[in-house]
Amino acid sequence: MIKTTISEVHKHVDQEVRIGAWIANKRSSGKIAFLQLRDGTGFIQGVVVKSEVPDEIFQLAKSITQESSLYVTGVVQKDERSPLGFELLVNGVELIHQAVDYPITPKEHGTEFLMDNRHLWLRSRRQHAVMKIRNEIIRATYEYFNENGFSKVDPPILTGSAPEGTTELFHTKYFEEDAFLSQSGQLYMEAAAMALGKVFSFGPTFRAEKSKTRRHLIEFWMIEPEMAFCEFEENLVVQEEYVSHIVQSVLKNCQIELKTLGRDTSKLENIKAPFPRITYDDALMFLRDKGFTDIEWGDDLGAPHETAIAESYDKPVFITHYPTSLKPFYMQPAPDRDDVVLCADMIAPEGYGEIIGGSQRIHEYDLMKKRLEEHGLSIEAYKWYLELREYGSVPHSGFGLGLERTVAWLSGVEHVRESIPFPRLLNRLYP
RNA sequence: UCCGCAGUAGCUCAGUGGUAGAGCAUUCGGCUGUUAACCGAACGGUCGUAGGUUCGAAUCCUACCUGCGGAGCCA
Repeated sequence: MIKTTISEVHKHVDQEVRIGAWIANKRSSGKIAFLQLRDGTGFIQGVVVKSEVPDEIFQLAKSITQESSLYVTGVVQKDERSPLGFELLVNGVELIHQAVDYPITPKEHGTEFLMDNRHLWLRSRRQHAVMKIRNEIIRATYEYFNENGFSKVDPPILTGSAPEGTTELFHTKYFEEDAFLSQSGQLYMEAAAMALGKVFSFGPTFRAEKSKTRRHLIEFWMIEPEMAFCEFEENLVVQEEYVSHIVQSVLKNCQIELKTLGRDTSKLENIKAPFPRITYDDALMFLRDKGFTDIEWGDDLGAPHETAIAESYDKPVFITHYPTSLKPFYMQPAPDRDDVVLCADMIAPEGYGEIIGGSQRIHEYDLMKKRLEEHGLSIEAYKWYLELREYGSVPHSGFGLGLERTVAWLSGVEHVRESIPFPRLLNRLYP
């Protein structure tokens, strides 16, 4: 007897195998029963024919409830009617645990109910597919950065200083001192880049913003590369190559999941570097032509503006050179004018919004000190950050990619709450 | 924080002033290829909470609570 998993059944055609599984759904008639089996690696249909198994096995198959766990034995058969291409002709069923009144039925449910049952909702075909795509993006991220000379460095989650103002930071205590949960590891990654050259981080980020749109989570995961001796243009090339790599990896390795989700993959196939670039100035001209009269130079771009720009391209688009006043203190001014900075946001297609924010960082000591003062930030708290500009400072650049927005985009799900296992939302800290 | 929508069976919803309804889930019966299987039956209710109008309120009015969608802010 071969013990195997659903993802491996193609290696065992016409052999008898044993699989540990759960009942995702069941259909039966007087003389045949269909068990929709899942084991975490995939989904397969088990067929139980009354005339070919002992009566107690058929009765057990007929009476088994949704999400009960079992060991099932049977012969793997090729079948054109199956989405997987294979079925299991069942000859034995061993019940491990009978589930009673599983809450998520094979009908429609509302968001609140499904979120209350997130620990069970993850078992569904659709959520399983999204989590597999999330995993593939993480795998491809490590692959890309490891193959391109980056070292992974882990910045702290508990911090004493507040990088970009304190209002949206989660406040906590660090024994007798005040502390905050990290909203970005960037400043620490700049220090790491001066030690290791090219670095990236992957970790959780916390924003206490009262945002409740489909693009926002309170706790989300960010990938933050930082590169020494890297200027603005080189930074954009890394971004477009990295994003191309994860999109092509998902297309290659998640075909079943994309099909389960009904994702239109034709819109992902041409996501290959290079990506188009548009300056903030040109974006404003474009928006005026499109009939947006409510925006002037110096105003930030809102979600409708970003969507309008993204819709005119079939790839992600960089919006570059934003006004200095709209951006954080650490961004390098453009060489020819100091009212804009060397930054770029990458806007995903199909209305998924900004997935990357990045920039070249100020490396000159006097300018950095001046910017800290202009923003009313404590020189004492940022002493260590300033010292990076005091000892062998070099031009350097980096960016941050929001994992959940990227997962939502590639999966084609409407809301980022489905792209993380246990979302933390404005009014949800449970389960 | 602001604007809009919604809370009725375990779940998804109908009912807009006069006896509380359907589908799914569950239980029982039927059916040999089902794909949210199907057919028949049973079971299932403090109509979000509090107050008000009325002979009579799930339905009309007021307040509050909760959720959803969007804006702002951001990845």
